[in-house]
Amino acid sequence: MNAPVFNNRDCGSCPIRHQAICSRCEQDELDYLDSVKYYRSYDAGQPVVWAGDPLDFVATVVVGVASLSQTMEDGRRQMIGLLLPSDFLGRPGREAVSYDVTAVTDLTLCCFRRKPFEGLLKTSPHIGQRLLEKTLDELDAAREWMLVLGRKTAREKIASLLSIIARRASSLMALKAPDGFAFDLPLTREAMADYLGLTLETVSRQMSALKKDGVIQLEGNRRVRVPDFAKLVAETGDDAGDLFGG
Amino acid sequence: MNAPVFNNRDCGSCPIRHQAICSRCEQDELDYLDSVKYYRSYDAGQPVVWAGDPLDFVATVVVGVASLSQTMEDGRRQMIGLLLPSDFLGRPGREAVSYDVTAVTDLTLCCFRRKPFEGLLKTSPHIGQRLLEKTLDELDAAREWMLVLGRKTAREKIASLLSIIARRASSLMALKAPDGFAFDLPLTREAMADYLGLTLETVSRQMSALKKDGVIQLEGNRRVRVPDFAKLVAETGDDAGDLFGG
DNA sequence: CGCAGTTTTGATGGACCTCAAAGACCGTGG
DNA sequence: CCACGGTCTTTGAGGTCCATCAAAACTGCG
Repeated sequence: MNAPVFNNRDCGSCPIRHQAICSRCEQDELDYLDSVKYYRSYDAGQPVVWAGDPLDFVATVVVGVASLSQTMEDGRRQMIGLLLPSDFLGRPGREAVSYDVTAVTDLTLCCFRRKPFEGLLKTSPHIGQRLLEKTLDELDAAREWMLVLGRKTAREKIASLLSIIARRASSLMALKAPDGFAFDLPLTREAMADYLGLTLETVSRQMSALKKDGVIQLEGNRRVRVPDFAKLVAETGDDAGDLFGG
Repeated sequence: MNAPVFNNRDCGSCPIRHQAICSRCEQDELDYLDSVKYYRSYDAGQPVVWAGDPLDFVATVVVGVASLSQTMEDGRRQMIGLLLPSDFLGRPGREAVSYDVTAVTDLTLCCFRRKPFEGLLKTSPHIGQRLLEKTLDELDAAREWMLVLGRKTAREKIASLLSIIARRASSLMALKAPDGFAFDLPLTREAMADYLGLTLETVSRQMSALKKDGVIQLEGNRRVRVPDFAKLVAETGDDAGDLFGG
C-alpha cells in the first residue's frame, strides 16, 4: 500500500512536459489540459485494466513503468509493449483495450477522460501531430521487436533486451563511466521471459551464461553492470553500426 | 517485365478512395491531392526500397501486396508487415526507412513527394487524423503479431496466418459459401516462413499436417480451400470469441 | 520433353521447454 | 541481531519441437 502520491502539480513543473503528447501545445492549450487532467497511481504489480475491458480515459505515464501484454487461454503470455515515462496509453476512438495493462513498478498516470480528449484531437492540432509521431515511434519499436521474437536466439534476445534498457538508462546518467555503467532491471525474470518469448528458466540460464562470459556482471538479482557496452551489443546479433541507431 | 499499367486515374474512381488516408478529405483537399499525386508500379519480387536508404516519397498501396522485412547480417530475415491495398507506406518526418520494402505481387503505389506531404499534414487536418487511425490500426496488428511470434507453436502460427488471409479474402467475396471458401496465397512458402519466424520446411510440413487433418484443402500449391472456418480458427490457439474480433 | 524454381518429405541433431528441487534475497517479527 | 517465511532465482535432468542438411517430387514454362 505504498501507492505513490503525485498530485496537484501543474503542467509547467511536469517532468515529461517536453516529451509527452502535450509537448507541442501552446500556452492556451496547455492551460486547458492543466485544468482537466487528473492523476492516478498504482502500486507495483497492480493491474491498470484488463484486455477487453473499457478504458474511459487516456493517459500519459508520468512516473514508473507499465507493461502491455496478451494472454492465451492456456496461460501463455506475451508482453507486447513497455510504457515508460512520457509514453501514451489508450486508443482514441476505441472504448475497450485489447491487452492487459499492468503496473510493473509503482506508477503514476496523467489522465484525461476519453470523450473530451477525442474532441481535443479535432480542435487542437498540436496534440494530434505529437500523438501521431509517438504512435509511429511505437510502431517502429514494435516492428524492431518482431525481429527479436521471430529470429533471434535466446542469448541474442537477452542481450537485445539488456542493451535497450541500458541505452535508456544511459541517457539518464553519465554515458561512459570508465568501468562501464550499471542499472536496475525493472523486470523480474518472468517478465523478461514474457517480453522475450522464452521461459523464465531459459532467461536465468542465459543471464548466467552472459555473466560467466564477462559480458555483464550481476550485483544482486536486479542490478546489472555492463563493463563494455560494445561487447553487449555484439551479442545482440545486430549490425554493429546500430550502436546509436534506431 | 509485366509492370502493371495504372495511370492518369482521378481520385474519384480510385478503388481505395474510402479506405486510404484521403478518405476523410473534403473536395478541395481531394482536388489538390489529385493534382500532385503520381503512380509507381513494380513487378512481383522487385524491391521498392532497401533498409537505410532514403525514401523521398510517401505512398498508398492501390493494387497488390508489399512486404516490410528486416534482415540480419547472417541472412536471417523477419517480415514485419504486409501492406495491402489502402495501406500507407513511408514515415513523415523521417528520410530513411528502417526496413526493406518489396513488391510481393505486382504492385501499384499512389505517391506524394515527402516534403510537400509533410506540409499537407499541418494544413489539412483530415489527412493527419486518418493517418493516425491507420497507424494505430497497424500498431494493434503488429502487437497481435508479437503474440504469434513469441508464443505460438508452428501449427498455430500457420493457422493464424491462414485465418488472417482468409478473413481478408472473405471480406471481398461471399462470406459463407456452403462448402467453405477458397483463396490464393499471395506468399511463397519462404515468405510465409519469414512472416512466421519459421523455416520453409516447417511451413510445408505444417501445411501438409493441416491438410491431412482436414482443416484445409490444397488445390495446387497456392490455392487454399477452407471447408470450415471455425475449425481453422480453433487451430490458431486464439479465443474462439475472437472469430469476428480484433 | 526437359529444365529451373518451388515444394514436399525424410533423417538427424540441437536449442529450448518442462518438471523438479535447491538456493538466494528481503521484509517481518521475535 | 538472527530466525523465519514467501518470493524470486538458479541449477539440473530429460524430453520435444523445430532447425538443419539432404534428396526427391512437383509445378510451370519454353
